[in-house]
Amino acid sequence: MSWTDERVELLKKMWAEGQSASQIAKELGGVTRNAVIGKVHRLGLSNRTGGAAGSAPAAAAAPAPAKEPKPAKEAKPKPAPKPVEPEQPAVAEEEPEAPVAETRPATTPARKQIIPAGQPLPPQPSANEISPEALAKVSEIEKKAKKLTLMELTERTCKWPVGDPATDDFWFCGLPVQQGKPYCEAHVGVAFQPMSSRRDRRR
DNA sequence: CCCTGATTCGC
DNA sequence: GCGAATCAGG
Repeated sequence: MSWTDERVELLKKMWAEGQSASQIAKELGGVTRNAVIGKVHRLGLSNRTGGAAGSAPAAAAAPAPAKEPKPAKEAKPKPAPKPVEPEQPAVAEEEPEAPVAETRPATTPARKQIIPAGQPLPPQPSANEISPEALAKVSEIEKKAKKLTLMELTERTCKWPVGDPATDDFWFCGLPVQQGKPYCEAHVGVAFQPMSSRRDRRR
């Protein structure tokens, strides 16, 4: 595979979107993440701001930490993220604080959810309103679940509980987790719902 | 061990 | 220019 115009475009796009090199490589096909990274560098669009969790700051590649405006990730109909980067002299500056209006700090306390003590396990979706497909998927994979015990769970095993903890017939899914998630793909599907139709929460 | 990106260097 | 191998952090 070669870096055709289109492929490069897709690369740029995905990279701009914050996709990881491996994801991009997978999407493109025929290339490894190394190839993608290499290309990214050659294109001169390395350091992405934010997003990149697993970066290598120690590499000291850029002694000049140029402050670049972080592109807000928005679903814009306009796919024209002109990478116009007026290279500014890296000057250590302080961010102008918003005077009056209260600004949302980047550190957003996303989790306000309270989990009942003594029961760190996610609630079993009983007759919930979950897409039938997702549920079907679940019962599907539960057949080939590894049925692990609590002690057998690792970072990469799906921690979705199955059965009644009070009975003998209880185990954890144990399939490979989706990266960053505590569950396998199927269970992630039912665990993280996009917020189904909420009844009017009026008392 | 899984992932991430960065860099090197032979091709 | 390319990308596998390697490096280095999380």
